[in-house]
Amino acid sequence: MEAKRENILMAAMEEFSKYGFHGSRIENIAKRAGIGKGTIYGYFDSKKTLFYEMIKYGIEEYIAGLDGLLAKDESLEEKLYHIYDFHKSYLRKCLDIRQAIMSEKEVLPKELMLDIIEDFKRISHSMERAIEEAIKRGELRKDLDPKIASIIIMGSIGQFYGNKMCPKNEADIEIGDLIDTLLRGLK
Amino acid sequence: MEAKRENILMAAMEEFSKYGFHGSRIENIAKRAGIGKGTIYGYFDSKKTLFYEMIKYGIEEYIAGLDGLLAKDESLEEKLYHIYDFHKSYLRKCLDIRQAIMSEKEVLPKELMLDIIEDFKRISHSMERAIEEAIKRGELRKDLDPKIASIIIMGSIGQFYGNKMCPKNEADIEIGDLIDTLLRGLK
Amino acid sequence: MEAKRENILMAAMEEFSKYGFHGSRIENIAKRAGIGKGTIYGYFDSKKTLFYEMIKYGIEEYIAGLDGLLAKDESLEEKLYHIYDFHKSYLRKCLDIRQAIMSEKEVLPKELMLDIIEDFKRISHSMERAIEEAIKRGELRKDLDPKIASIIIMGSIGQFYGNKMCPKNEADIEIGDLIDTLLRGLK
Amino acid sequence: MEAKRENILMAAMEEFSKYGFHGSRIENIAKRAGIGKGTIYGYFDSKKTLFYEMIKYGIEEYIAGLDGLLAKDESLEEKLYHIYDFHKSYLRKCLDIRQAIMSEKEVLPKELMLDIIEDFKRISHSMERAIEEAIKRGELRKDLDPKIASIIIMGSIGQFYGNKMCPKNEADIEIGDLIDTLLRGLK
DNA sequence: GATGAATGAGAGTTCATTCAT
DNA sequence: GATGAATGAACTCTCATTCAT
Repeated sequence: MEAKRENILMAAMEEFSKYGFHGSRIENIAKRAGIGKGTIYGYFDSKKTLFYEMIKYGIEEYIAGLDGLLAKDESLEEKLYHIYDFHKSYLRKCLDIRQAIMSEKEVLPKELMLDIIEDFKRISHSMERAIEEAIKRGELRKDLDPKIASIIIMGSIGQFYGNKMCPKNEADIEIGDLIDTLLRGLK
Repeated sequence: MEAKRENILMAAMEEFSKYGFHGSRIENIAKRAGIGKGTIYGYFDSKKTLFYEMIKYGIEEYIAGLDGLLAKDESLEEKLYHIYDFHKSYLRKCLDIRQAIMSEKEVLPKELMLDIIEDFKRISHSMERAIEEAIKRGELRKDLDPKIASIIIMGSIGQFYGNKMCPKNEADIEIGDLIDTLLRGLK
Repeated sequence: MEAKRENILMAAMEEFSKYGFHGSRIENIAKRAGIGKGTIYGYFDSKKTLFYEMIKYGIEEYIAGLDGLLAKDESLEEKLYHIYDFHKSYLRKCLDIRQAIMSEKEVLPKELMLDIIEDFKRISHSMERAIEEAIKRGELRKDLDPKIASIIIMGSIGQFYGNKMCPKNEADIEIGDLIDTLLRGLK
Repeated sequence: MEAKRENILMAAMEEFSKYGFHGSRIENIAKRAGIGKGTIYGYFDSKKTLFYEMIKYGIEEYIAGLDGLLAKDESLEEKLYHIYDFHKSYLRKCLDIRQAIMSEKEVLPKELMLDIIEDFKRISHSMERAIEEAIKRGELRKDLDPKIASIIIMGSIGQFYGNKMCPKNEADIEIGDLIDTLLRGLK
């Protein structure tokens, strides 16, 4: 059944994003999924396979969500608000798949790595296309490089929410002010 | 001897930042350090202890380097150039200690975690003070919030270099252009 | 299953009583029990835990056997014959749990130690009560101190069979003569 | 120097009789002896060798002490008093070498084992000869078997003091009464 | 001759994986 | 198909032994 597969993938996402690949235990994932340890092997060949598929699953979920937001008929400023929110709720669920990927690079086979890079590029491209449209609509200045803008936007998202270790730290910063500063620049 | 301790810490930094806590092997760290497995236990009580001390060591190194750059008598723009460079060389050496910390949060004891948060705050504060001075000197606009500016700068650094998975990806972007966009804004 | 736990305890008793705590190897215990090394950890938390439980198990077995013999409706002289025999067969199986306990005192936690002392007292008391009854029945002299008698009896048992190092040594001594001497005294 | 050798043997006796062969650490023995770890290897080839020589040393000390007591011109009853005292002080110093031997039998090579058995026989013989003389002097009854008497005496000593785990246990028993019971018998 | 830093074989323990039920 | 008891490879850590000082 497909539902059970997804159930396991969700459980894996929680566990892996919390403890990393080597720190996670198949038994715990099974417990999170409410099934027996051995059952997982009926759906996935090995711990590694499960890790790969969980990453693909997580990224696809993220891309789908992001594309949905970018496709809306809103100004870029409004979209950014929603993207920040979306990112936050995503972190809440699985901390950060990027962490899992980055810190376990050595576990991933080259082939999958290329897949993932392709996925990240898709995210970047979605964002870049949204920026291009915003330029055309006159929301952003004409001589802006969409790639650079994308880096700054995605980077500030990560920095803003990534420091989840010290939650109180940035509590007094409004997302609106952050977006405003991005748009107006530092100078 | 202190030099031998540092030698082990360097080796640990390489290994841990590559494989994470659970994925690293004491024996490999020993090999990197060119010593026997047991010798490590003459300098550190356990794998965990070594991990903690390596993190403290790595952060202190990073802070020292960053503070050195920020203290120079240069414009913020020039400083940012150097900081980007510094960050790049740092990544090259140990990939990213933040990765190690973030992805192994569960391994770290609360006390050390608070230490580390304090260290990260120190980094933020250093950056914020540099921004404040730049505002005073008229390099940045008067109504800029230093905290927000710091987030955007640090975030874009991480995003720009962090994606080391796909090195070719951003090859055609100049740091200068990135900094320029940060300063001028997207709008 | 409980049978499997007992199987492991028996194997542990053989190994521990032969090599002591530190000299015993979990892998050997597993081999004696005809199971895999890891299986033991499904039934016992650690080598120490296994050691503790094996001691409790062994003592309880010994007490049960001794009490059974003492409860029989026989003269003390007959009982002593049977006790000597019982002790011998016990030694044959596990050499001597007392050895394991005595020689690894430092391994045992205080709490368990008190438990064990209590068990040994129970053994002494059983013996003393049997002696008291023998006094009442007129088998032993009225002014005999049961505690002292118990020490002499238990001590001669240990001395007689404990010297298992040199089996031929005492081969020419009959248990009957030993018991007779105990009863009649040296003078 | 011979004094240093003896110093190490004494330290080894304390450590080995407390922790057994496998539980003892060369480093601790060195600390007890107030010397460096490596120094021990200037006097003994290995841990095992040290163990063997410590046992020989301890037994010889015991035999010498016992023979001294038995050679005195006293009644057997008086001698027994002194032997019990001697045994007690011996236990205080090194707990019990017999424990160390018994519980680490597997560590000892056959050749040494035969040596030790010979030593124990010498102890028994000394005791037996003392008993024979007592018989001749009319202190003990003529039809007494010295071997059996020796077992009972040595056994009650071990039982009386061996239970050092529960020191209060036998506190209310006088050695005099024990010896008296040995002499007069239980009946 | 004395030392203790360094070594690595070998111990206890964990956990991905299998398979009888 | 689902399970979890059993397994053993591979890990961390200890400690007898060596050897440069």
